[in-house]
Amino acid sequence: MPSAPQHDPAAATGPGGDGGLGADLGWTLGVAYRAYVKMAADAAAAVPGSHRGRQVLAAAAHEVPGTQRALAQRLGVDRTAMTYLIDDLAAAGLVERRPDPADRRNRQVVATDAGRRALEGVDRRLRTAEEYLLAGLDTADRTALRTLLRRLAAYIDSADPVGDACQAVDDIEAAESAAMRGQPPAPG
Amino acid sequence: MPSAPQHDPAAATGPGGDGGLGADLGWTLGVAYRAYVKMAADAAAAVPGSHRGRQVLAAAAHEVPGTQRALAQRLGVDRTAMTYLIDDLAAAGLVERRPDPADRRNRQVVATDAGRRALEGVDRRLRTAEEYLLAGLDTADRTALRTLLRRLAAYIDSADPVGDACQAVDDIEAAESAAMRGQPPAPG
DNA sequence: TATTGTTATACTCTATAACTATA
DNA sequence: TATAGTTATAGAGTATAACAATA
Repeated sequence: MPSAPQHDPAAATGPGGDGGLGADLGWTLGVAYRAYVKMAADAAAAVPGSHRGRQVLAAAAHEVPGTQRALAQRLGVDRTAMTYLIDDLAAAGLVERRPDPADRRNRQVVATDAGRRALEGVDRRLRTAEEYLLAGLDTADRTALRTLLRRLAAYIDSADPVGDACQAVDDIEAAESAAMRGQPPAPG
Repeated sequence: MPSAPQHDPAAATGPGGDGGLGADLGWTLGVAYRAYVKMAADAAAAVPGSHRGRQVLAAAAHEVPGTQRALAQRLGVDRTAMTYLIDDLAAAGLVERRPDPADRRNRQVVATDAGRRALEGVDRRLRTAEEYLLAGLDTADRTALRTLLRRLAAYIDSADPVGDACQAVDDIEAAESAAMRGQPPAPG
């Protein structure tokens, strides 16, 4: 668990430095994410389940198969939703469920040849579309952003700092609550 | 409209360079966004509407008031959802709807004093929580990521490159469809 | 008993359509 | 007629709970 990071002094008014949305991390992430999803849904129209179906297919094609539950967790969906996603991909002939010989409760999800071909086509579209999305940044900045996001996601995925953050928030609340008890509550 | 950006030669296997999810822009963005939302929902528990309520409140407090519809578009929600969000914020006494003297169809959403105080507390928690979320990056990288995301979001918000990206995808499809007509369709 | 995957169900969120008022 | 906002309704997406199979 990391020690409490120091605050950026420039972030005095709001989380982003000034109060507006333009520098708000949540807003910038949301804009980027929504734009990506919209664009990826278009590029992945050939695959059931939209951009999430493509991610499942990419995992089935390129990653060592684990449990459906682990994949669901990595993709941020419920395990029941993962079942439906894989159902649709399997019905389209893009992936197969194979029994895990080591633990027969598990189903390994692997891409079929048709799945790999479909993924190739979708990824070709996606690579082009991504560059359009990032066209406001020059080449170096595009690479830097991809690298930073990759590192951040790897950290979040492995260390789960959300729990730390929520704990820190709780600590603040406890501290403010204690300070509040020491002095009369503000009117209003 | 930007000219077609060149592709990164390293991105030969998948959108991210290798086929795995770890370098996939969609996956990294999704992980970061979901983690942020989860953490921000916790930090903004005092405000109705969770992290989106906070964004509306931040806009009401710090940005020049526009129409509800414009705000909804900036935040990526439907205008009807924006009505409900503002309803809840107003019921909690955090924002007020004021008639626009220039055009009486519009409602200007402005933060009340209580709203500004609540926002202050929430943003204090949020600043701390954000640093935990980004704790896997050093100070320079955290700043760089914030800057790049801010520039990217500003570009997406102003230039709307999603339309360009979808158009590019359509062009690829048209080209591949034409090529397909020139040769016999692949079996299977 | 605990866990994986599936199914059935309920719920939340979001989008669609219709309405009022202003322009 | 067109637009901003609201309301009512329907739909998609999601989570919850119960189940079977396996460990």
